[in-house]
Amino acid sequence: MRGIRQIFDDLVRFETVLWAEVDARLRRQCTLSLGSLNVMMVVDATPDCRVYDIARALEITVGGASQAVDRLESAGRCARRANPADRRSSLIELTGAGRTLLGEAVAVFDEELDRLLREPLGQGDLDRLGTTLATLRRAASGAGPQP
Amino acid sequence: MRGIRQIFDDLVRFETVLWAEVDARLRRQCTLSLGSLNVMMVVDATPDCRVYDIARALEITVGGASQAVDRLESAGRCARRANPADRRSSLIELTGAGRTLLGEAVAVFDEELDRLLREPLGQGDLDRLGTTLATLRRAASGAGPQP
DNA sequence: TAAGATTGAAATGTCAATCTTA
DNA sequence: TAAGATTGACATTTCAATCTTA
Repeated sequence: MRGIRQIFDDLVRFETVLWAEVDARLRRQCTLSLGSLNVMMVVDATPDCRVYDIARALEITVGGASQAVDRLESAGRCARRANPADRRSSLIELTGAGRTLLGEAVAVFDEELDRLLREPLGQGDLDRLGTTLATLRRAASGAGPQP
Repeated sequence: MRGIRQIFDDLVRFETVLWAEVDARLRRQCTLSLGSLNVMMVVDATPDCRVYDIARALEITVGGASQAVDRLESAGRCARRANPADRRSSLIELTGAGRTLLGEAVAVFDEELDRLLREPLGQGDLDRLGTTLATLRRAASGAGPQP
């Protein structure tokens, strides 16, 4: 009998190890943290990307997303430009150097995901995991905190 | 086609939301963070518990575990006592107040896990998720970082 | 030398207050 | 008023250096 606490534990601890290992390799090979890579992937995939869009995609606060963009901008990897449609916000874009770095980093990222997710499971179990996680995320994000 | 990046994203983001929601309810109802609860559960379950044992169980660094014990000890929820078998380390135990609080907190914890893990999935898919996560964790923790 | 632990500094997130514009 | 963003204070973690004991 696997208790539900054990499942929580394996979920959280595996996520910790997965994050730490991918992060360590990205820092060594690309001088880029996994947190920053995640932000860059959202910026790259979102047309007219605002700080708010990053916060929602990564399930972090708007304040945290603003600071993450600050760090990327200081490193010359993204830039804020004026939003012609709404002067309260900026549109965030990758710089040329940012796009180049992103290409290198996602290659490393995919290698690590293969090693730590696909190889231990195989494609069938991996697909079932994906379906299950999508269900869980939809339920948790949709319901919101219990009032 | 669910890509492997999407699976990583759902895993990390669901874990973020799960942690945040359980943490928020524990802070409101028990004046206890989820991080501290995890430490207390390890201390409670481990005979002759040392800082090193906490670090390994939670997949965090020894330094982080030491500071987490500091915080619990300051709150009067655990105590270090001398280790008669090895004077480099201490044995960590819950105080009476700590044990009482732990009992209240795990009840809330279990309710939240039911709400956020079992209810969206049902028992069958939950069990399959548990098996898959155990496989992933064993593979990742066993292999260690890629040299 | 190595193992266990502690500590201070840096990274990164949350929260709350505040500012600007819709 | 509300929405989007920024900022400063705080919490928690990692990393490296250091200390004590095996």
